[in-house]
Amino acid sequence: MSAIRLLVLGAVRQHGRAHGYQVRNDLEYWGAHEWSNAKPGSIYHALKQMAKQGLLLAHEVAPSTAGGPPRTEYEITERGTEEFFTLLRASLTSYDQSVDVLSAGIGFIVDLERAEAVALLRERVAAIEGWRASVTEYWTPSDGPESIGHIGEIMNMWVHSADAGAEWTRGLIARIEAGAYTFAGEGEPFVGVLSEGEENPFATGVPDAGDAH
Amino acid sequence: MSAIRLLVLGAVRQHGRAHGYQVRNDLEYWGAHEWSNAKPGSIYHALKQMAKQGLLLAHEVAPSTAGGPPRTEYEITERGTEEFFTLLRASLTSYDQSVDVLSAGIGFIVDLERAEAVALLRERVAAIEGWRASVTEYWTPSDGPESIGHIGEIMNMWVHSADAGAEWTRGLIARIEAGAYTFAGEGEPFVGVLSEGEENPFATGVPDAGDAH
DNA sequence: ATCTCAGTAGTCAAACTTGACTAGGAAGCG
DNA sequence: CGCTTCCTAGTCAAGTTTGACTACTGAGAT
Repeated sequence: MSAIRLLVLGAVRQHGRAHGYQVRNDLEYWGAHEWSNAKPGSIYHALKQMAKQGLLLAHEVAPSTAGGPPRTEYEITERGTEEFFTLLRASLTSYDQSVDVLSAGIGFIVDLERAEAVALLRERVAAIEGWRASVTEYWTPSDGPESIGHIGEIMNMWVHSADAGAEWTRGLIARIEAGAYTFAGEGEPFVGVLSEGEENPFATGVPDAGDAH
Repeated sequence: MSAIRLLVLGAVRQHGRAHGYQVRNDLEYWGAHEWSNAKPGSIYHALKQMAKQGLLLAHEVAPSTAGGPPRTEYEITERGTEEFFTLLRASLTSYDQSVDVLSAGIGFIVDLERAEAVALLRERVAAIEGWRASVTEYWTPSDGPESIGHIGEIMNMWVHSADAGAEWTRGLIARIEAGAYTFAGEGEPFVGVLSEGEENPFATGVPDAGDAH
């Protein structure tokens, strides 16, 4: 699963109604162009594709107020909202070591209720532990660890990062249970998008150390 | 950068001459179908593409000895070998949080000399530390941490996993400096491919916990 | 003798991603 | 006023990835 659909659905959903450039700006505001494949082409492609699949509703709209070509506005449908929550839940529970999907999931976690968020994260911890158990058992060579040589270092790295991921997840669960953040149904939600015309304080990105994912 | 080119180049290189199915089997032997996008289509595509680019030399070959369509054998060229080492060095030094590229790099690390491997890994640690410093400085909001709400958890996760990655890398450096494994120019190299006809002891994969990357 | 099944080797269309490109308006400037 | 430059909004071709599909052989079962 790539993070782009979750990101785009979430952005449109928070706006109620949004055109491509607005989504693009939100994703940049969230820094998503740094840690996911949120390039213009991918965003517009995802919008069109999801409109074709009935997850979004496309409205043809008059030429922009601020120059440039005419723009299309999108609205999320019932089925799109379902898909959003399906993707969101999957992003939080499944352990697939791709940081971008998890990052997107965390970004939208407050769209869930607190109890469910905690439950999903516990499921995540369980998934990591299960994965760890199976991988360490499977990759313990019967004829001694030397037999796989440096290849064992690959498994070692996976296990190391799985452990770190589990530990971080446990910390997050603890913070949420201690009352941090405002979740769905708990009053004024956290505002995570730019309103029309608001300037983006994070316009120039985090400096890259190496190639982006 | 995707891991597929590095994997395919490395596989062909270790065989001297290999056809697509052989490469495919090697990658399965290495478990690469679990942690990278090493699907048949991608492998054959990479072979053709790299042949077109002069990194591999394609030989048309008579029908297979064991059923199936005729097969094409590939040989690595001078330029392909250069590309292999370029990709290998990049995979070990750049911090781009995609596990598949690093995994592939570790798989081929013994194709380098010991001193260079250590130097590259040290560079990796430095890259991680630099990234960490810039990201923590950049994402410390001037108007207090509450202002970014749960979004701060995303950065927290990155930093957490960067730290784990740096720690693991330091451990690997220590093991290599202590004399572990056999590197280039140190005698009998580790055999990491299946010979023709040898059966694959890891034919059925590690059980997945969640969607693969 | 023929039928099925597993293994071999690879192709293909559809979907997705990438990075460069277009084209028009607004804003600054000498 | 004419010129350049930036911002807005999006398109496009080329490349890559995916997952399902084809076609062929040999071994064992009926």
